[in-house]
Amino acid sequence: MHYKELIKTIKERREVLQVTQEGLAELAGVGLRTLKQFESGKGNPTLLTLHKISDVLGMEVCLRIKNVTHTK
Amino acid sequence: MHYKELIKTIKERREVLQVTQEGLAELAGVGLRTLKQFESGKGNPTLLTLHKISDVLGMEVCLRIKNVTHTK
DNA sequence: CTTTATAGTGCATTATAAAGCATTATTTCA
DNA sequence: TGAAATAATGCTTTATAATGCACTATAAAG
Repeated sequence: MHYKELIKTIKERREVLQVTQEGLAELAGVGLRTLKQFESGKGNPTLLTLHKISDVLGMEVCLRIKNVTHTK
Repeated sequence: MHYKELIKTIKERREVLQVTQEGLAELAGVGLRTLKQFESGKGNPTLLTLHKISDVLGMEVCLRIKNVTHTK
């Protein structure tokens, strides 16, 4: 999952759950500015920040073996 | 995946691939100190750092819906 | 044991994430 | 339309991640 995809996932999930950035930031216990920074593709959140945000959205950070099959 | 699990995953993967911290740090383009910090459970890496490390190990960071089934 | 390779830690510096506040841009909807 | 809600951005401060270097600890091999 590339950075952009992570962002997209979070953003979509937040929207599906009908939560505003403000709401999510509050629930997750991260600064609103930090969340905005992240969702707008700027910045480079720490694992902890990403975890807190994901957690509230019912998601979790994980590591997966990369699929390296280059099926054209 | 909790923080400890992420660490364990990375560490195990590195060992399976027979790479030293020094080798991995170099390949991933992160400071040796940073990798050590991470693997020894201290610190809170940025997404970029985690990505660089995972990448070299053939893994990727992803977000997954949490399994919230509390089957006792 | 002693040597050698690898991993962990203390200390210091630099870069940057986290955060708040004020402001502007954009979207939404009555 | 235009008002209200939501999102984005500039500026600034504070906390801390990233880093290097030197040193210690541990493990593996002779």
